[in-house]
Amino acid sequence: MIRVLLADDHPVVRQGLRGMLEAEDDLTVVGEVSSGAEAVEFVANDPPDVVLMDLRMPGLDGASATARIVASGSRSRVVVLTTYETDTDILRAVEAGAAGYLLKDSTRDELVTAIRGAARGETVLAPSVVGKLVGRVRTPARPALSAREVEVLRLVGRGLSNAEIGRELFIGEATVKTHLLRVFGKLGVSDRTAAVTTAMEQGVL
Amino acid sequence: MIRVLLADDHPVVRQGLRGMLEAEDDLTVVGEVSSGAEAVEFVANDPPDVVLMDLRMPGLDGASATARIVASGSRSRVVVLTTYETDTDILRAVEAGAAGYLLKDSTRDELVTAIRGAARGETVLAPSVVGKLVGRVRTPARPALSAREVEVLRLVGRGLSNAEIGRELFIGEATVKTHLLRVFGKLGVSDRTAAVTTAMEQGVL
DNA sequence: CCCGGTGTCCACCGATCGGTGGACACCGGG
DNA sequence: CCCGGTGTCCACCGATCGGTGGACACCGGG
Repeated sequence: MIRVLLADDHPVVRQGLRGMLEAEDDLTVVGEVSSGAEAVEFVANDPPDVVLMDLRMPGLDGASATARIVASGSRSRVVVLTTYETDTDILRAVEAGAAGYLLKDSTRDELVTAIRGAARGETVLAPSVVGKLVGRVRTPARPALSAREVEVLRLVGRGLSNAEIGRELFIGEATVKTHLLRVFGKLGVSDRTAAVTTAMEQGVL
Repeated sequence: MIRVLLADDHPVVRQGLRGMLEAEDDLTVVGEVSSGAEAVEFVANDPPDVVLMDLRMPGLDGASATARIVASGSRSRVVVLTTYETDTDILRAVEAGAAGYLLKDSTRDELVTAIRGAARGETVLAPSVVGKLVGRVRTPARPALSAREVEVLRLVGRGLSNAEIGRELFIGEATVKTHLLRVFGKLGVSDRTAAVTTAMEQGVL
């Protein structure tokens, strides 16, 4: 019997998951929690075989909870089940050690199959998620912006001039200019507005 | 007996809703659809008392579907049940004629109570939604940007100079400057980057 | 008829930006 | 020890921006 913990802050979703899973002979829901912290605590006390984990939850989010569960050496496998499909979400969950990543538009069969696979030690991903990971590996990563560069850019986004940014950060205007020129190079733009919008598109801002 | 139609593209959510509602003696789920178009068609053929409508669905979204149902003169009442809580979502749904707006973190009791209220002809809103609407009414609306102003601003967001924008739109650079100055005034900024980020925050871009 | 909004355009000019071509110190990894 | 990345800074100068203070035509609502 595969024991499953449900971690989602929406009662409707937990209700739906319970209904789908308990229709199967070999699956049983052993608990429901509504935050990442509760999930970590539950796993520590009574490890299930699989945790169905949402990502966006109050307090400790699903990716952080996943990281903690994996880091604890627990035998519980985490399958992320979420609405979101952004690169950031997927990468954070995978980096955190999730054994699976499904979307909430999955059918009952897909869900059940994924849980069984995860319990066996397999890694299970929604097809669209596989595509994103592959695309990510193929695209050479741009050099990341440093913390200071992000800080400067954030202030550019608020409409401050280079001199104003310098005063705000207690650095010279020339230093601000240097940071911006490096940001332009890293983002492949030549204008501060495009730097800001590109950074927003890439999730940097 | 209150007859309820479920409109949500996530099987998990429909499963959960069905489970919650059918535990009540006076509620029955008469159908499940996964798109706005299907919801409109169902209501036209077999009007339920209440439609529980998600917003983000493939094809025709929930707000548009709500508008069509209301415009058709149907006696069905639409209660939006969604994860999202942005001003845009709420306003679109309310403007579309929704009789209610709940969030998916609502409890079973809140949900059931809302459906009963909607069936009686009441308008039911989540407390946080009420707060947003009140805040919206109090804040004097900024003058909207004209289509041309938005067009110019979108190009600014891509990093084009005023001259380049003029060439792109087949207008003079001076005209571009005039549009931008008016945009600055309407958005309360004095710099093109801030104009773009403010417009993005307000959902204009 | 009047008026506000919109889209179009102009000249002037101070302020700011961005590109070029430099520089130094520190730090961590190889 | 070497090197790349990072954070700091400079001067110069052409290009661009933004503010000011104008202008005209069209359109739709009151």
